[in-house]
Amino acid sequence: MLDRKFILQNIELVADNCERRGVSCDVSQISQLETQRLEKLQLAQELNRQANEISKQIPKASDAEERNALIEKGRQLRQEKDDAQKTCDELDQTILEIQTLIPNLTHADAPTGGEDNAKELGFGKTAKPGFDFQPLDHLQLGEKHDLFDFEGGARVAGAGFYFLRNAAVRLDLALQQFAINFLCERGFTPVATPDVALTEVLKGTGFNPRGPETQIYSIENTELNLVATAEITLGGMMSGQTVSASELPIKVCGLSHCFRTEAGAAGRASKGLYRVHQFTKVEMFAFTLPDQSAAIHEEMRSLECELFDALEIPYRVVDTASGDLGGPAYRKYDLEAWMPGRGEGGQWGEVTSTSNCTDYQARRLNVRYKIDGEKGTHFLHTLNGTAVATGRAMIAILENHQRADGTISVPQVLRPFVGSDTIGG
RNA sequence: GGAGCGGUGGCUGAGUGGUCGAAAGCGCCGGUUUGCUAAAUCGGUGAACCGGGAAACUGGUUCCGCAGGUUCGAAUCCUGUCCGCUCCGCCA
Repeated sequence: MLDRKFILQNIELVADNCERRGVSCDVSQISQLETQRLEKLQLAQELNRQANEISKQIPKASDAEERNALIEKGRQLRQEKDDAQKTCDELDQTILEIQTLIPNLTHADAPTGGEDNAKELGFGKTAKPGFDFQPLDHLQLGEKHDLFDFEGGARVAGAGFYFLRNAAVRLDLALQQFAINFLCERGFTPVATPDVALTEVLKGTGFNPRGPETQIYSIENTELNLVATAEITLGGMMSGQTVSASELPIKVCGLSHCFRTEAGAAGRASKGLYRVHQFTKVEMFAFTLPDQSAAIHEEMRSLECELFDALEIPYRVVDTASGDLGGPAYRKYDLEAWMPGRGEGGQWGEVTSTSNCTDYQARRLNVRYKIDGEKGTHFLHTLNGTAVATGRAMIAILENHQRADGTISVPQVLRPFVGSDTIGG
């Protein structure tokens, strides 16, 4: 969420930004509501001050009559105060609801537009494979090597769930191991997170667990929801905390399962493992000082590149366009891996994404930092980035590393974890 | 799941319904002293929000796990809830 004062002082800028992001929202309404709220707030505070004064006089009252008169006066003042406070709270709630809809500001260099307007920034070290045979998609490869059981998954949990089998399990674990090791060596603290989180935490990180378009599975009769990404739990981990500036940046990598309903995704390319209701992900997350976040965003992007270079997967990097950023991100880079089995003759498919959320999540989650020796506190910046989402990474590995005989070469760096050089054969 | 106890400032830890944003100690910051360090000593030391001020700063409101309630007035009494600890039961 954006700072309320900032919104009020920059109504046009914020409204323009909403439009650029494709979010419809009555920004100007906040202004008058806030004026009313402040009036009521000041009234409530003044009444409360008067009531406090009266209360202090009561023990000093000289006789019962004076005492009773003061008590009555105090009672009245508190009643008036409660009324003013109630109106104030209601206004605050209304403003907050609008405020929550307003997306983060947008980096000046981020392209404007939707999905098709993403700007290509570069490519990985691995070239697209030139097959001299008809390549199979990951489903066909899975069939051949008994890697997935979608029918069984559907019987157990419905469409969109699946079993991994045999080498797919080992590949899945290998990817997690490799990513965790990789990030530990680069200063990230590994964290295995809860797979559920409270509704408040979801909202704080910018996820809305209600409504028809929600991506979130909620657990009935509780405030708990299955997480869609460890970003939720890692951000929530520090909610309400104030940390010393000297402790920043805090860099963690979280391992969690991710659950997504994929509501409204029907009809989109969703063959096999690409769009599923559950997958496993290693996620980078950082809490930083405001002037560190841009550099750490670049660092996360380059770590993602290093990882996918190490996995020998061809990819491109894109700068996501304004309409495709989601609420919290100020800027977002995606890595799109080449997936030979997608569409006709292959397509790019998103495998990672890293966002600089500036203070947008921190404000809602109330995570602050304090500079030693200085008065007051400030909101810190949060960033997140996928290290590896195992399902999609697996698609890229299987489809890019297949050979004419149908066997699949395991990327060098994963071989120690997988326990073999080849799948099949 | 049952029984008991507890949640207070950066930490430890007092707290009588009104004078408590809260004793004391530790820590931290600043001064004095000291050849340096240590010690001693004096002073200061929470946050959010609203208002005044160019600013240093200053007036006010709120905050003693959280949410309600009683009361003119709640850290203090009542209810609910969450969390922690101990004991018992159950369990991967």
